[in-house]
Amino acid sequence: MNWENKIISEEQNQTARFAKAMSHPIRLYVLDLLAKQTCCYSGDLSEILPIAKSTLSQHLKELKNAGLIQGEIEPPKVKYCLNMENWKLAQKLFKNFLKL
Amino acid sequence: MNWENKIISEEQNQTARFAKAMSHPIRLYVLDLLAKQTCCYSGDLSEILPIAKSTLSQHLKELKNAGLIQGEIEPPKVKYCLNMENWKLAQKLFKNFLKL
DNA sequence: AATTTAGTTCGCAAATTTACGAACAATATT
DNA sequence: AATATTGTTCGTAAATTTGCGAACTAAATT
Repeated sequence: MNWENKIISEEQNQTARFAKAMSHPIRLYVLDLLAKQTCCYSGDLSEILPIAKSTLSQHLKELKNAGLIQGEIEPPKVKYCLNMENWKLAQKLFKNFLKL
Repeated sequence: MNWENKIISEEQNQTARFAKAMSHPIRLYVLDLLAKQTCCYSGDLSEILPIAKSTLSQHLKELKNAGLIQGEIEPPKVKYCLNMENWKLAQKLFKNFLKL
């Protein structure tokens, strides 16, 4: 998954990567929440969402790997926020893609 | 994948479904093309894209299942276009989600 | 030093995705 | 009727995703 065969542009590959990060309801929910309020703790999410905390942790890791969120350690908790730089990039890419 | 547990809204589920359809570079490329020009033939895509035509056919099927495109049979070819109703819905959902 | 708290990582199973070539279907042409 | 064209479906393999509980880590508290 990452055609550098010139047919699919790097912009399209990046858009697809972001879309993939958004393609699971749990992850979309987390992003949606972080876009509304500034930050949240992993524990807050764990209480609300009907999944094991190990599963949640994996989803958060994927969002981090996609560059859409970042976690700040506040022992013993972890505070998650959007990675604003990449969130703005995602806004730009989807705006272009969807012709908004 | 489809939490009707009231925590994740139907809107969020739908947004995630669209995101999933967009989450593969090949599918994103097809959508991008159809958003730029009105329609295209399966064969045109097959010539351009570096994948087997059976694989392309599967991707097109997924886009159809997600409701984002529709295929019109013009024997012996198939002409694909965006499903404008759902494309507009996707625009709306992503606009809301990304706060554009 | 033992315990508690908050999260992550590991190991595993089940399901889904991605990809291909071969076989098939439907229409158009010879 | 045989052939060619265009796509889809089938069968299969490999990789990835999703999810869980158990085990682990790190810091704070007792």
